[in-house]
Amino acid sequence: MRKLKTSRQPEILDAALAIADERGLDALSMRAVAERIGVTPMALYGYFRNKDELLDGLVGRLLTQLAPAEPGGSWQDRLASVAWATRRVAKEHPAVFPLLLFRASVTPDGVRVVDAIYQALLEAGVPEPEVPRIERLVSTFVLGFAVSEVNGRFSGASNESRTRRGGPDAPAHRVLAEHLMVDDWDAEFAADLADLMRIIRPV
Amino acid sequence: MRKLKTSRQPEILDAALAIADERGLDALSMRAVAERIGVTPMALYGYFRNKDELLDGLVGRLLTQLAPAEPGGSWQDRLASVAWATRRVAKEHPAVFPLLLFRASVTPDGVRVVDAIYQALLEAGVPEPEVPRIERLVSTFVLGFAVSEVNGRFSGASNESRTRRGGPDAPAHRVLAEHLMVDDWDAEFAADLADLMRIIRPV
DNA sequence: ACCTGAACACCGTTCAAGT
DNA sequence: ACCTGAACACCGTTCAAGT
Repeated sequence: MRKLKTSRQPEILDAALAIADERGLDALSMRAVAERIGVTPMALYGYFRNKDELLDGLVGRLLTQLAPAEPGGSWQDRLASVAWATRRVAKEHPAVFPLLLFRASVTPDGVRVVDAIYQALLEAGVPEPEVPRIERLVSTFVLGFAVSEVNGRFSGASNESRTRRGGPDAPAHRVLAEHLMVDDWDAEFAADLADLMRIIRPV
Repeated sequence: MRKLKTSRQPEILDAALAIADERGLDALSMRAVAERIGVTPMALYGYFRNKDELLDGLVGRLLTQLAPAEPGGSWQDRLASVAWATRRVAKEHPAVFPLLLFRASVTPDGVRVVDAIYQALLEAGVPEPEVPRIERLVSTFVLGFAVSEVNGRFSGASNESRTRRGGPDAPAHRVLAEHLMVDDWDAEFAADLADLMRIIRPV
C-alpha cells in the first residue's frame, strides 16, 4: 500500500481520455498512455496503483462533467439538465462512458450529482422513503439509454435488419413495420423523460 | 470471408461461458477456451472468425434464455416474466451479461424477445406509434438495473460509504440518511416494474 | 475437414536499480 | 522524489503446413 504521487495525475488522465476518445477503449493501454506523456510505462505506477485505478480516475473525470452547473430553476429543469448533460457526456466520450455503469460513484463528484437529484425529487413531493429508489430508477434508465445509443444497441437493430425482422415468429414486428424506423433520438429521449416525470409526479 | 465450421460451436460456447462464469471476463481468452476443450488456440478460428464473434455467440446464448417460456397469461404477467427472467440470467452469468447492453440483438432469439414485448404492449393498449419507444424504455431500464445490480454499482455505494456521504455539499443525503440502506433488491425491482406499468397503462 | 507449430506484435505488472 | 531497463507471464491473430 505505497503512497501515490499526485502531481501528474491530471496529465495522465488527460492522455488516457484522449487515447480512448481517438482510438477506443482497446487502444487504451498503460504503454500507450506512457508513450503519450513521454515516459516509461512503469512511471505510471507511481501515480496509479494499476490500470483499474486509472480507469476509476477516468470515471471520476466524467462525473465532474455531470455535476449540475446551474442550481437554479424548477426541479423539472434541474432533473432534465442532468439527464441531457449525461447524454452529452456519453457522446463526447463514447468509449469511456459505459464504465459509469460498472463502478459505484462514491467519489465526491458522484455524490454531488446524486444529491442534486435527491433534492429535485424531494421538491417534487416524492415521499422520503421512495426518493433513493426513484433516483436509482431514473439514473439507471438515463445511463442505460446513453450507453445503448452510443454503442449501437439501438441503431444497429433499427436500420437494415428491421424489415427482415418481420419474419414468421415476429408477428408484432409486421404490425408495427411502419413505426420501427427512428431518426430522432433526441425526441425519443425527451418523450422518455416526460414519461418518467409522470412516475415522479402523477398527474 | 472464409466459411465457418459449425460442428463444435456449441461446445466452444459452453467452454467460454463456463470460464467467464468461474473466473470472470478477463480470464476469457481464446487460449483458455482452447485449452478447456483440449485443442490448440488456432483451432477456434475455424469456428469463429475472431474473439469478437465468439462474444456475439455468447450474447446469443443469453438471449435464448430470455425468450419467454409460457406465452400464456395476461400482458402484465408476460412483461413481468421477461423482466424477472432477465434479472435471473444476469445473476447466473454476471460477467457476460453486460455485453447485452453493447450489442444490438438482431438474432432470431433477440427478435423473439422484442416481439413478445411488442405484443404485450399492443394488448395493453399502447398506441402503435409509441410501442417501439416504450419497448426500448422498458428494456433499457431492465438491462440497466440488472447490470448495475450485478456489477456493484448499486451495492457498493449503498453500504459503508453511505453514512460518510452526508458531507457538507450533500444536504439531501443527510435528510434521507435513514432511507439509504437497501437490503431487498427484489422488492425494489418489483416497485420499479409497478411504476413502469403506470407509464404503459395510465391509471 | 480439421487441426497444429512457430512466429509477430502486443499486453499488465514486478523487481531492482539509477538520478 | 521521480524515473528507467530488463524480465515474466500472458494476449489475439496470421501464415504455412500437416493428417
